[in-house]
Amino acid sequence: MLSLPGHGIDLDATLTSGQSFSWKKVGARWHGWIERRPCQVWSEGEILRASGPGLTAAAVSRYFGLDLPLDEIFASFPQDPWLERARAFAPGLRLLRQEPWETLCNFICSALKQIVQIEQINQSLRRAFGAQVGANLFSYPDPARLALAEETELRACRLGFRARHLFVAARQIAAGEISLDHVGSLSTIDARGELLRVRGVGTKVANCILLFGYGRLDAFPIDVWVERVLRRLYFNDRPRVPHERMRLFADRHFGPNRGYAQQFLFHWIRNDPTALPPPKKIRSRRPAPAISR
DNA sequence: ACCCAGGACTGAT
DNA sequence: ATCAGTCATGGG
Repeated sequence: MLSLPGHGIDLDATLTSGQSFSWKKVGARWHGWIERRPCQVWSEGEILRASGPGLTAAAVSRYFGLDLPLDEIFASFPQDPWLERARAFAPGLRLLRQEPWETLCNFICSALKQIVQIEQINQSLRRAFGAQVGANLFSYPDPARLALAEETELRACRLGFRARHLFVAARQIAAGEISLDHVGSLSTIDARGELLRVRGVGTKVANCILLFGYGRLDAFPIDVWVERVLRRLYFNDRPRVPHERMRLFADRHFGPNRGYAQQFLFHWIRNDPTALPPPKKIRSRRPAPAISR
């Protein structure tokens, strides 16, 4: 069993915040995967415990970002009452550094899917194409294995229209057309450009892969939730604010670690029912005043 | 029945 | 370069 300083990490918030899709809570422990090894993690006070065959403290530390200078990162945030409220809602929320390949697949599968469904797809892909390494325990299929899958097999995993995207993407990666290792050596801008060459990867998904897979804290994914909170809180609830406009604002306002700020905002608005104030302009649908005749 | 979900791709302007 | 239409599927 491994023991590490937890630095205030909140596993529940972290592992349910839409970054990872293969962790399950069993009793007080989380069962999942780190560097392709099955493992369990749990908190005991300020200590983070982990156990699993071949698991190293370095791997756990890297996965949960325990080596990051959190004080510096948070100090780089702007004075912003909304962001401070989001951080106060889940102070122990942390960004993960996951394996790029599975992160790539998960977010290709994430298009117009709810988090629970992405988890189901992840599990289906493991069962259908992964290697069984224990009772009800299947590793995530590597690119070579997934590239052998037929599109109909993928559709059986309830991928819907994402089946073709994953089908092509797996072949692109397996063929070496795009190297995920190489992506990691590039600047964030260039890395994003490479990821965008992968089928099924647009701007939002590329930014998720950069943030949750490569630890690029300057990547700022804008999904429907982040769009909603930005528009409501920073754009005066104006309808149809272009994403590019929001991105420019986020770059300037949230600073170099904006991706971390994004995750606090995302988790906050999805889980705190009192997070967003009611719409400014309440479309008054009061019953028309009774007409006395 | 209707609307939404951590969007991307395509073809028409 | 922008922009609507379209793409499956499940949950509320």
